[in-house]
Amino acid sequence: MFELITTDGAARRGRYTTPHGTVETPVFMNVGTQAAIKGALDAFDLESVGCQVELSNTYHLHLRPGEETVAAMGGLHGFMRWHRPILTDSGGFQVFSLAELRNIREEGVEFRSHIDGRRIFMSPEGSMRIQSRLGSDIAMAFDECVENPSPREYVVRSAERTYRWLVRCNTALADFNSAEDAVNPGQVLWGINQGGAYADIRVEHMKKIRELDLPGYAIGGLAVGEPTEVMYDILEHVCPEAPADRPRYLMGVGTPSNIIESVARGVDFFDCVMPARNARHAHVYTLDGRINLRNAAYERDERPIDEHCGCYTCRHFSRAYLHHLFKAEEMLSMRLAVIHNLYFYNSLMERIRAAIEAHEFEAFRREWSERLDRRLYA
RNA sequence: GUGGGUGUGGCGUAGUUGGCUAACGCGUCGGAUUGUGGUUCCGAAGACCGUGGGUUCGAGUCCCAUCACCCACC
Repeated sequence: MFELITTDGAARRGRYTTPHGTVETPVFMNVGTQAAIKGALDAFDLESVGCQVELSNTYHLHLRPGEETVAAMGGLHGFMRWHRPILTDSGGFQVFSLAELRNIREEGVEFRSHIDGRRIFMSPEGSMRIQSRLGSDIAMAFDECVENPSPREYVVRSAERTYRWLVRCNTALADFNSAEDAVNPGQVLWGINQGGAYADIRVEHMKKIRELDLPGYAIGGLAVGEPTEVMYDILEHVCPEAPADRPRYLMGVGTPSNIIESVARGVDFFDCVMPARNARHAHVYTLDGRINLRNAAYERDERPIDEHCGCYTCRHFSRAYLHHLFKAEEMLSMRLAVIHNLYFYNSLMERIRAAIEAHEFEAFRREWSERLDRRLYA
């Protein structure tokens, strides 16, 4: 399923195969929480933006329209007309970030819907059932994401429970895959490493979950408030403990330099709302840093967002036009900015892959890491 | 021409019987956002209160004049 093409230091250039095609790694997955990319992009836009994997969300789609509706419409692939790989997040993170009044038990988590406030119970089996009906190619384990910082004792107990939940997820998905009406029988489960900001807990946790011999391993619960150095330090401890022949997915990360630095430590998959959310707020990326299109400096700027960018937006429109669209609050502003930022991220990954293949990743990292996160004025 | 009303940052307003660095919304400018909050959060600049006098220890608040705009009536 995962083929390691070449390595350059700890950085890896690989290829991952799913029932809906292969993925060249390192890769950035484009987030479409509710089976749509916020900012008015559809599946065909995703193609034009260079997306390889689309990511949707169990929690949101369970609440609306409901997994049985999606299953009846041919699963996520048929529903949203995206015929390439899809990964679904388990809902674990949303339970802890969006929902209020949650009550965590061994069996699962009880919480209230952020839409209508009704009580919902989510268990490992429940999350797997939903993801099975959604028919994604990669289902994520239902885990507990602890906030940082958290007391060591709590993190230990939480990580143990997340392990037990992972075992239950694994059993449940096997059952759902063998069912006659399975939407995507080739769907696989990826495990998630937890352990807060404690490197030793994380290492022990990774050693345990790798015994399950899953086709992929994620590192969750990072970039949730801890200093960036702590995140890098944890990656340096955890990645060597993950099986070398399986992809590693750093959940929810991050900025361009976060991604480059994490690739340098052995990560293969990423996802992040940042490029899309920033785009909606007029923050767009260039090879020299990030700019805010709302700034008055761009009122009569004839240049595209990035002169070296080949995206639809940069090929057709000026910063001045986008500046106007944002000030006028036209929804086109978001669409054009999101198209650019996603294209930017996807082509950044392409550059990373090329650098690893050429065994020039260290030079690439030195040149780009800080530069891309920098804010650019005028 | 007569009577009445209103004039406070770019816009719309609040400012108690005159009392401390003139408040608020929008807008402007800038910043946040990491397994998605498109309607979120934070910060900043900006008014000598139409103009000129007067009363008072003290005036956006009271008095006089004047200008502008609005309404009604000849």
